[in-house]
Amino acid sequence: MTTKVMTIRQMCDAYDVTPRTLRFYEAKELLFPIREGQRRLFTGRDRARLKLILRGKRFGFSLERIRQVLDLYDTENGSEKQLRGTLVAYQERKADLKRQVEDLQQVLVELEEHMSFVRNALEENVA
Amino acid sequence: MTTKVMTIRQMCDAYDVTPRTLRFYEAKELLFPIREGQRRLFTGRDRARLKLILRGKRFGFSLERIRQVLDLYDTENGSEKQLRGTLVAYQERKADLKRQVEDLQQVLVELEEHMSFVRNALEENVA
DNA sequence: TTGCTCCTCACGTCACGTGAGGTGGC
DNA sequence: TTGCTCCTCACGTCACGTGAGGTGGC
Repeated sequence: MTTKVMTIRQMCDAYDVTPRTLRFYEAKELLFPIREGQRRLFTGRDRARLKLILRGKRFGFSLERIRQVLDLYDTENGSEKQLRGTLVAYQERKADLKRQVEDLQQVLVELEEHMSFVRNALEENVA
Repeated sequence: MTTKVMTIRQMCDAYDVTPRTLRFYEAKELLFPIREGQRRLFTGRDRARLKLILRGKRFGFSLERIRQVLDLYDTENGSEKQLRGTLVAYQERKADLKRQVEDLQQVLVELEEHMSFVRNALEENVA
């Protein structure tokens, strides 16, 4: 059972984020830590949500978009309509990412060409 | 010959950016349009630089980092020392780009996995 | 005069970073 | 008392977006 709560410091160490980030996510209603006086105590639910937040960010979604998806998870297996909407968003992001990979590989090619050019210039200078 | 200058509107149409963006890049010393009174006139050099800026942005580089690379392109055919410095900078950039490609491909894998998960949830709902 | 494009402030946005100044329990 | 961790403002940063208010030439 991982039902124990965690302090903000434990959360930071476990998920490699700053305290500011966790407080910010709470302010944006992405996380809902228990309050013990002033102190925050993060539950297993907060941990599960944080994982999804961090993954969403890696996918390039805005926090607002992520919040919508989280709310969707909350209403427990959301309606088919909602799930299909999620899939559509993922499809679009996937296309973006693929295009980005292709662009990067193209730049790598150009960079190689440029390096050859500079190397040639160097050899002619030396000659 | 593409030596003709362009107005800010022509630049926006040609490169799909806003006037604000072009003015911002001038303020940050990434572009150097000629001033005709108040008006800006963008040269071929500005166009070449803008293309490089937009490409750099697609790869997630900061404008400051992009400015450094642009300055590097400018001093490109300089002394041997400068050329060797350029090569070193390119090597580093190449390593960065390769790592970025790998990161993106990893994100793509995660995205695929998550999509499968959502698809399964959909099928179970339907069943 | 109207309409169009250009301009300069200057505040707003997003996702936090970064002090300043203060609290609670060992 | 010192040291540690936590806290709440609140301004700063990055890359622009978005009006507000004004200009110049057809």
